[in-house]
Amino acid sequence: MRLLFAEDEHSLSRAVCAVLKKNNYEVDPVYNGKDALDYLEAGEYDGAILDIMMPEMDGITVLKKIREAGNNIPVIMLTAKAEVDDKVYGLDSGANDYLAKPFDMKELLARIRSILRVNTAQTSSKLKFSDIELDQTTFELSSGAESFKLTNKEYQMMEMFISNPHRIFSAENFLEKIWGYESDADINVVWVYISYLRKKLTALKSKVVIKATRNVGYSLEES
Amino acid sequence: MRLLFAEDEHSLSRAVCAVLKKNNYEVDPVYNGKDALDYLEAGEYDGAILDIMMPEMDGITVLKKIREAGNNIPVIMLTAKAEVDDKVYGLDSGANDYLAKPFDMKELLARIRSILRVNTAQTSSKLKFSDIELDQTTFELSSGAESFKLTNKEYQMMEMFISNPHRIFSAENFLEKIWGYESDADINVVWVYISYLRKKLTALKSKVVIKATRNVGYSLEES
DNA sequence: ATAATATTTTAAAGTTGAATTAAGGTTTCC
DNA sequence: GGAAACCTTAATTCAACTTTAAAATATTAT
Repeated sequence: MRLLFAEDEHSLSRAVCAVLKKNNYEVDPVYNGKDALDYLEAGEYDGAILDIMMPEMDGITVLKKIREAGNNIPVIMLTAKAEVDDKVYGLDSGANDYLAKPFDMKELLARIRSILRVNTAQTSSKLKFSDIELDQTTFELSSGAESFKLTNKEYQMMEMFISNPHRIFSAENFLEKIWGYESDADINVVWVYISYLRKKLTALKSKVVIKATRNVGYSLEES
Repeated sequence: MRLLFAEDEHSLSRAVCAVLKKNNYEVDPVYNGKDALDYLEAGEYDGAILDIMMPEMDGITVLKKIREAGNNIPVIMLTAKAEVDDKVYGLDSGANDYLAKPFDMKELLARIRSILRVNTAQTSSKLKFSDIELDQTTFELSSGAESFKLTNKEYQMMEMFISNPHRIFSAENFLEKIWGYESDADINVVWVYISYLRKKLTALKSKVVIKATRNVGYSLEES
């Protein structure tokens, strides 16, 4: 884990950096806001600790600029002023946490652990096979650049296929699972949806095809 | 955004809940640790505020239990004790932030915004998609020069949409998250709010549209 | 307190497109 | 050649959605 630590008081900076390094973080110290901005724009950091009162450029301005540039790195702000409105200002500028000086080193460490932990909890929930992807939250079927939004029945069928590629599903399998055990829908409706999905796969220029095996069923294959 | 607020002092709880509701959060108050755990395990919350000193079960134990169960919901701990070691203990148990009582309501609000923001990998206090912006502090939806202030329900729906563009939410999703698990509101009320939001998007001359996918739900798309 | 205003919910009439049906075409295999 | 199985397109349908307006609540101003 790589951190940037921007603090103009050299003695404090040296002490904090030493503790952070002892706790297995890679730390780059900078001593003014301008440098902090340059480093953050250039480098690959997992988190930053910014003092608010700094020469050249204050911490809040640094924070605002990197957020405007679309950088979502977690940031802890430090300030000597313990007034509430200052805190609010920092947090609303896009800081993830705030710490008043003088702070306890144990608390800073705990907060760093906290913001880094939260930041790494992302899940995409996409089912993939060959050159296609099925997004379970947007119901989009995509291949390369293009994508289609699927209807309910199209999505459910494709989800069964892509969750079990190569497996052969009979038309009756689909009817039972998607239309339900007691639906009296004609088997033809499955054929119709197979047709719709094939049309979309073709439009996506995908290598993936739905293969029919006579008297058995359908399976998802790579052509 | 749906919050759980666990605090055994009823008068404090009532006051905080009122302010939170005024700020467009849905809040469920509980008055002991056991209830907090039950609600968090069952319900759909975006964040929780837990007092440490509570009857039945203390806040740290509640926090530990939900973290053990794999729940990553952002949590702010409250405590009357302002000692640093207590703070560290709370944060290391998996809390995202910590606040000492008595606290300033403005600061609590800022911290709630902060932890919710981090959790959704969003960082500015404005959520953006395509040519629209949703200000999380003023509840204004804007596109270019014009803007509208959204009502509570409108805002919460738009917040869900804009935090997850392209994602399809069913009408039931909205009902559960915004109206609450045990509300007996008709599904039609969601349809009505979809209509209101569309009217405002149109008035803003935005490219953004709310797309309906029959039998599935609604998603925010660029036209 | 009471009125004025804003917001939420209910109700009801209008519309639309995903699901289904229908029907004619194609392939496979005996 | 014929029959069964499968494919495709297009028309139809009706539950799902849309919108408006009015009634019920909640909030704010006087």
